Formats: sequence, C-alpha cells, structure tokens
Amino acid sequence: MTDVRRMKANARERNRMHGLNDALECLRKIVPCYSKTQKLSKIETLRLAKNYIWALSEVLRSGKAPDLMSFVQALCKGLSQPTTNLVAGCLQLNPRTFLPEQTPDLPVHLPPAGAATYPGHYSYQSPGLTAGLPSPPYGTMEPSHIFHQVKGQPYGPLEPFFDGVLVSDGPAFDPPLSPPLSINGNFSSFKHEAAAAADYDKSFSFSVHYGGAGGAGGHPAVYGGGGPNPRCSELQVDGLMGFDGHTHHERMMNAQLNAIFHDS
DNA sequence: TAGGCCATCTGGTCCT
DNA sequence: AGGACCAGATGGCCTA
Repeated sequence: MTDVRRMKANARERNRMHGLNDALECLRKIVPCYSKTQKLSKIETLRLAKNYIWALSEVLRSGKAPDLMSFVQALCKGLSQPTTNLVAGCLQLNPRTFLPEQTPDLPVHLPPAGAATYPGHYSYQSPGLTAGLPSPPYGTMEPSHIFHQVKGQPYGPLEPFFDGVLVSDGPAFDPPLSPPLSINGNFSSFKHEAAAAADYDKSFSFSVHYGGAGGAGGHPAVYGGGGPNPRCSELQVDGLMGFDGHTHHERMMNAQLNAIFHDS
C-alpha cells in the first residue's frame, strides 16, 4: 500500500474510531451515573448499559415496580469494584447493603445529618465509600433517574425503598450529570395491584425524559445550555436526546409500551 | 514500577 | 479498486 493510501486509510480509521467514541460518550450520558469528572471506561460503560437494559426489561416483563436493591444489584452485576462504588456513590448507597458478599468489610462514610443538600436529589458525600472508590466529585443520580415520580407523590411507589438506604442530606459535589431520565409508568395498574393503584393515574404513561438545562436537576454542562449535542446526532434524529420531552421517537416508544401493557 | 486505559497505526478480510 | 470493519501491536498517560 502506498504512503498516500496508507495515510488516507489511517485518517479514515481515526475518524471511524472517533465516531465510535462519540457514540460511546452518548451511551455514557444515557446510562445511570454519568459523571464528567469520573468517566466510565469503555468496557464498563458497555457492561453498565447491558445491565441497565436488562434491568429495565425485567421491570417491563414483571410489570412491577422493583425494589431499589434488586435494581442496583442488577445494574452492578459484573462491574468492577470502582464502578460499583461509583454507582453506589451516585445513589448514596452503601455498597455493603447490596453487595454483601463482595464487600464484606467496607468502611462506610455517610454524610453528617443535617448537612446542606441540593433540593430534590441525592448526592454523594466524600470521602469514598471504599478504598477503591474514585476521587470525588462523583456523578449524581436522582432517584427519579431510575424510576419515576407518580403524580402528586415525590418519588412514587419506590420511595420506601430509599428509606435507610439513600441519604438525601449532604453537600452535593456536582449538579446531576446523568440525564434526568425517568420512566413514567404506573406499574400498579395491573389487576393484582389494582387496589394500590387507586390514587395513581390509571392510564399508563410511559415516557423517557431528558430534562433541559437549568435548575439543580438540569444538565447545562452536557447539553450546552439548551442546545442539542452535535456529537449525538444519531440520537437526535430519533429524538432520544430531545429537550422538549415528547419527541416523535418518544411518542412511538410510549405507544409501544402502552400497547405492551394494555395487552398484558 | 506494574497495570489499566486509551489513541493510533497497520495489515488482513469482507463487501460494494 | 476502494472503503468499512476488525484485531494485534505499540507507546503514552495516569494511578495505586
């Protein structure tokens, strides 16, 4: 191969890998626990994404709001200890509470009671939960990032699962960097849980939210203060990274999910 | 210093 | 023939 052809091939390969990395960066922002300062490695991003998809599939399959412990356990399956700690840190979880066999003697550093906090989201408190914990600042993840807020109820049916597990008091290191994704779904509308659903919205209303910039729950750094991320064009085309909440893609997803749940 | 992660280069293979 | 894709090799950077 001539030098010119080789150089052109190298440039193409570089470009291709940049595209791959851009897509991976988009994936990092979609999976739970996105942090600009503590980036997940490529392999950990893929593992976490796989676990996230699996966990959400299980939620859809079972039609029930899962408990937080099971969900986080599923998220952390196969992840390295530092990544597990990061996920735990994002959720204000003590890894020992959901991975007892893995981390039997982890030191726990919980924030002092009454410390300042960002209203409405849970943040991680330094120092790290374990010796292997990456340095702060950590990413943060609202409970609603995983599950949803039911009408008129701050964190809906999952709120009890956060009791004694999550710590909502404590200084925040970062505004939430993960897209404040929430899956709006009233799992309690199934027949066997009809009673519990009495106070909830009876109609299924699934939607995936990527909140706009601004406010403590916003995403200004990632989304450039309201503009789309040019690196995620393939997602924008489909509307997944939209700012207005209800894109075509999202409506399609809602329709499909609603169909699934109404058929069941 | 070792190990992990990453970007880049390179040659091979497959497809259009 | 040229481009896309892939995997191996290599070297740099960072952290424990």
